[in-house]
Order: sequence, then C-alpha cells, then structure tokens
Amino acid sequence: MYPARVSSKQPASPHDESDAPHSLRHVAQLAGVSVATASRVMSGSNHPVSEKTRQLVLSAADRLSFEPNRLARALVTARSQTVGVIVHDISDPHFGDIVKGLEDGVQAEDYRLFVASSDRDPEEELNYVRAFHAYQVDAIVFAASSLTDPDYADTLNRLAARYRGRGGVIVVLSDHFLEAPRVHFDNRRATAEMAGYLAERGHRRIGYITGPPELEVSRVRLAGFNAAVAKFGLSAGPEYIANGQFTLKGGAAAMTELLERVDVTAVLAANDPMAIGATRHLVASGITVPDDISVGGLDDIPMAEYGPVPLTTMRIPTYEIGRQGASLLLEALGGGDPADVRFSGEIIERESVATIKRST
Amino acid sequence: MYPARVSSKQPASPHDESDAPHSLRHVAQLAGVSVATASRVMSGSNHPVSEKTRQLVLSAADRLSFEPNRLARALVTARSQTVGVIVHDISDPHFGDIVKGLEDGVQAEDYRLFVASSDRDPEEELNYVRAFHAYQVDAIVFAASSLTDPDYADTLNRLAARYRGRGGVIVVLSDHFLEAPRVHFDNRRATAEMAGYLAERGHRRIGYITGPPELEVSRVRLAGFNAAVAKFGLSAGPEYIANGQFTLKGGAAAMTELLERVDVTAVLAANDPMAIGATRHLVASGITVPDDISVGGLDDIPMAEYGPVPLTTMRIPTYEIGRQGASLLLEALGGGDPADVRFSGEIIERESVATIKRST
DNA sequence: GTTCTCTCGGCAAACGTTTACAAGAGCGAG
DNA sequence: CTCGCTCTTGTAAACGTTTGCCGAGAGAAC
Repeated sequence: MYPARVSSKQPASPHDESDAPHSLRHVAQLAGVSVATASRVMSGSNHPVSEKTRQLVLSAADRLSFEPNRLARALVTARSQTVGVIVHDISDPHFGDIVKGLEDGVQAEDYRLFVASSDRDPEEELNYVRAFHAYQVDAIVFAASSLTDPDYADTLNRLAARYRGRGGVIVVLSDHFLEAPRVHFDNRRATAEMAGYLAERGHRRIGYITGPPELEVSRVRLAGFNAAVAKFGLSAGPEYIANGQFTLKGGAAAMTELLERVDVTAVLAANDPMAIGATRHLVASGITVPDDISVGGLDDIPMAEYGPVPLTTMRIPTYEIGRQGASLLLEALGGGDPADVRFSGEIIERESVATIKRST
Repeated sequence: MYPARVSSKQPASPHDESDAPHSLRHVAQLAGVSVATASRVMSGSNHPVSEKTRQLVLSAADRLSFEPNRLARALVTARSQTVGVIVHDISDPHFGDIVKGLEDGVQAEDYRLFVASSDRDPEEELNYVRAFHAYQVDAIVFAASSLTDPDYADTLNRLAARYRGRGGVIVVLSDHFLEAPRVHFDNRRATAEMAGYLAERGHRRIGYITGPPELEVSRVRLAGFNAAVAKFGLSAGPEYIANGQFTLKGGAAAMTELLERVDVTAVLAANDPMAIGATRHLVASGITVPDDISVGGLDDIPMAEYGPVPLTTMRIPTYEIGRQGASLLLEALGGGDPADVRFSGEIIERESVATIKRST
C-alpha cells in the first residue's frame, strides 16, 4: 500500500504529519490527547473518559475521517469479528439463501462474512478451513454437507480440533459428521415423507433421481427414499434409481436414463432443480405432467412454482437455516453452549403430482 | 479467544511453552533458530536460508501444525490478501454467478473474499464500504449497480477517495458512476437489441417490465428500450411500462398490471426472473406464449430454458464478468493500469417469441 | 490542613508477524 | 596472516491497536 516503512528515523519534529495516513496516533495528536485515550473513545471502552475529551477525539476522528484498523484491533483482542462460511457453490441459490440468512443474522453483532465455494473438492475445502484459521475468523460455518472421502474426514477432524483449541467456534448447517452446534434439517425424513406422499396417492412404481454419491446429503436423502420404498412396499431395484448432478441439466439427463430403463408413474428428485429439469424433459418428450407421470421435488426453491409445471415439493427453510445458524454461532461465541435447532419440511402441493386411478 | 494477555512477566524459563498456542516464536524455539529465520522460511521470503535450517523450521512447523497469523502479517506488509465484494443480494443467482467467477479468478493468487449484500439500501452499502476499509481489504469490487440516491453518491465518492488514498483498489462490474477499472456490459445496447429483435419480428405494441427505479441498471435498461421504441417507431407511452421488483413475483405482478392497461403483442422484461414470472402469469391466465403474446428476457439465467415456456433472452456472461473482474483487480494490485473489458450479449432464441403475421 | 476517594489521563507492553541492518563464519586472494 | 567477499543468521524496530497499571488532580470528610 503506502511506502511500507518509515525507515528514516530522523528526530522527527514534534508535530510530524508526514507518515502513514490516518492512524489513532494522528487522531490523538490532533485532539491533543494520548493514543490510549483516543483508543478508549473510539473503541467504546468502558474506561471513563470525560465528555469534553471525548468530543475532542470524536471531532478529530471526524476531521481525519478516521477508520480504525480492525486487523490491528483483532491482533490484540484476539477477536476478528469475522466468520468464514463454506458452501459447495455460491452460485447455487440454495446456498445463496443460506448465506443471506447468515449475513442478516450476524449483521447486528457487526460480523463480516468470508465466503468460500469448495466445489465439492475435499482438498479445496480443507484449504479453506486452513485459510479461515489463518485469518483468525471467530467462527467457521459449514453450510455444505460433508464429503464422503475418508482422508478428508481425518484431516478435517484434526483441523477442527486445532481451530477450536485456538478458541474458534464451529457450526454446521447440514449433514455433517463434525460434532458441533447444529441446525438440523432431517433430510432422511423429509425425503421419506415426500416419497410417502407419492405412495399415498397410489403410486407404486416410483423412480428416484439422486445427487452426486460423494455428497453426504445424497446418501441421506437416498436412504430416506429407500425407507419409504420399504415401508410402502413399492417396486424396488437399482433400475429405479438414476444419478445426476444437482442441476437442471442433471435432472433432465437422469430422467432420460430412467425413461429408458423402467416404466414409472412418478419420479422423485433429490432436489428441485433436478425435478424441474426432469419435468422439462418429460413435457418436451410429449409426456404430460402429472397425468402421465407425476414428479416431486425437494427444497422449494423460488423457481419451483415457475417451472414447466408448478412443482409439488417439500419446502426447506434455507434462509431460516442460515438465520438460525447465525444465532447458534453468536451464542457460542458469547460463551454459551447453544442447543441444536431442528427444522422440518412442509409439503407444498402444486400441480406436478396426480392421484393415480385404480390399478397400474 | 485464549486468555487475552500473558500479564505475569516472570523471568520465564528459556524453554517456556506455557503461553499462547502456536506462534512463530514456538516454531523458532522448537527448531532452535530465531523468529526472523523462521519467518523467512514460512513466508517464502527471498532472503537466503540454508537448506538445513529450512528443513529444521519446516519440520518444527509441521510438528506444531503451525498456521501463520495472516492478520499480523497483513499489519506489517500492508497487504491483507482479501477483497470485498458488494452485491445487491447474494441469494440472487445473478450475483452468485459473479461472485463465483471472482472467487475462481482470485483463487490462484491466494486472495479471500468478503461478501456483502447491500439489499439495495444506500446506507447499508456505505457501511460495507467503510467496513471493508477498516478490514484493510486490498480491493473492493462493486458487483451491484449504483443506487440513484444523491447523498449516497457524494459519500461514496468521498469514501472511495479515502480508500484509494490508503492504496486500495476499486473495480466495478456494472453500471456504476465510480471511475474505476471496469468490466462493462452495455446494458443499454443489450436491451435495445432485444427490443429490436421483437420489433423485427413484427411486434409494434411492446410492453416493458422495468426494475426498481432506484437502481441504475433499471434506468439504463429502460433507456435502451426507449431507444428501440424511437428507432422502430413502436407504440409508446407510460402505459406500456410496468414496474416490478427484479423477481419472479415482481414479473408476474407487473404482467397483470400491464394486461389491464394495454393491449400488447409482446413483452420485454428487464431480467429473466421477471420474464419467467410474467410468462407464468400469462399461461396461467390462459394466454398462450408465444402465439398470443411473445415474451423476451434479459440475462439468460440457467432457469431461462426451464420456465413455463423456454425463454428467448439475451445471454449476459455473468460468470465471465466476475472472472474478468478478478483479472482487472489482480492487475491493478500488481501496480498495473488495466484496460476496461467489454462484454456484449448474444440473443438466445428459444420458444417464447413468435413472428407476428401481418397487421396488428 | 490533612487524608482519602474518585475520576480521568498517560505510559508502555503486548498481540504475531516482517524486514532493515548488522554481525559472525568461512574462505579465497593477496 | 590479513583483507574482503559471500552466505547465513540474529537483533530489534515497526505495523496500529488495546489495556494493565500508575499517577495527578479535585473534591469530600474530618
């Protein structure tokens, strides 16, 4: 930034203005007080300062439009007032919503957010954790579900321990193996419920579009689906399961695959984008939704209502999850031991699911 | 974090391990070298260090799983290796994409991102700028268009000058009054082209759904639309313009308004979510798109292809914009004077626009 | 007039790094 | 044997804050 050093240690005239722009020292000088006093008024310390000097300092700070250096402050207080958030992909609105909730939640306490997209790469994710530690963030939030990579788990556990040893707080907002204050959405149950919803409407041959297998959330949701299959005695078998990326395209691709393999009356997708992609593929193929095939989703993203066919899906309160995550984190930082919070889903009935008439 | 101070200034035995967890000092001690030497190897300084000591330090650091404190480093080097990004709303995929591009772009140079949603509140936005300054970010990126609030402009200009005085770099990725390295997408032209596209297909009575008037981008896109109206001699008048939030719902609402006021053969929306919302409202009202009314969008979000009717729209390379923003910023930080980069749109023809047959 | 208490202000150390400068070791040249 | 290099290491100051401790001054109580 500015000439990194003042090097020349000339005796320096008593009212030397020539060096680094605006530090507390300049404010103090201008106000005619010591740096300590200036600090006390600027930082809102509870050490008493007379009203007169307070005003002096305040106006000096204003004249110089002084902005205290938070890095320096963080160094001495061991509090940076920052939190690091790890998501899979910040361009995915699901995570955008969570981050928004977090942001709104920590705002009042004057925290700032680092955000990092791991892109589901274990190595990336670990690097971000290290970086957050290095930047002394007060808390790390795992908004992304954990990855099913064994080395990753080991290393992450070690990093987490080290970070906590330093006083750091960890919060998880998803299916994650880390032991930490948690806002929990029961993905297994939600998926089972959604499949059950389909079953109760007479569907017996239900296809399932699952997400990338290396994601914990994929595994958990699939387990939920399988539970429902067992419970309702639905037609089963690997041919009923198709893999896809958690995207619109991924859903469309998985749908074509499913269509070739098996004759279903309904399809459940592990998230809404895939459900919408699947729906598009269906209607583009001349199959009408829901009359020929019903489709159900999971998440209730804003677009769910605006797809090719308004989607019946399960609402997951993403924004609220972020918001609650912020509360947990704040409480933990305040020295508390916050209780986990649990959310449950709610089925939003729209137009993509039909009740089946008699027999197959 | 940990007991904030070591207070008791006991003579301290030479191999005292008892204080703050792991700092360079501990590494140095364990390796049997000075802090300076340890610093040199950890920071990759180009000051020579013998291979033997280097290994000593490295293994000590490893044993302690030492992570250098970036805050302390930033304090002395006056480089924090962070950049602050200001968006309107991080849960909006448009901005999510940009942020993703930025993230990918600065990754290689080891920068971390602060992100902040202004929610279009001028006061909020200014506060974030101040905060970024306070955190000594090396660069601030304005991904959001500026707000049309006069006080805001004044203050922001002042803040920007101060921040730059300190050595900070500013980059803008949108329609913004700040003079700064810029990646520019010509929104005016894009909108005019899109309207022209409709006009060339025989539409003469075209409605326009505009965004929140306090956003610069709304103003600019509207200007583009008006230019096309003039150029092609289209039916004009305030009744052809409806206001909406930049959302799905906003688009639907504006569409109902438009429908009550005026008889159009086509509608252009200032962004895709509004276009999709409008389309949904249309088809839900029994109006077929595009046969009865055509609709065009702007942005080409991933969902554009997956709405009620695949949307004909103009592609704006959001991710690329973020990516280029990163390049600009890096170049500026390296002391360069980067040239602005310009992007232009490309019309993506899908199914929401029909050519009009003869007469009105 | 003395002592005690209370309020307010300053001095200086500390946080964990980087880096200018100096200094010691080793060695070849003279 | 001495001088002057080069290579490597260490010493200490500095970055911009916060804060423990001390002390000066002003009343208050006697």
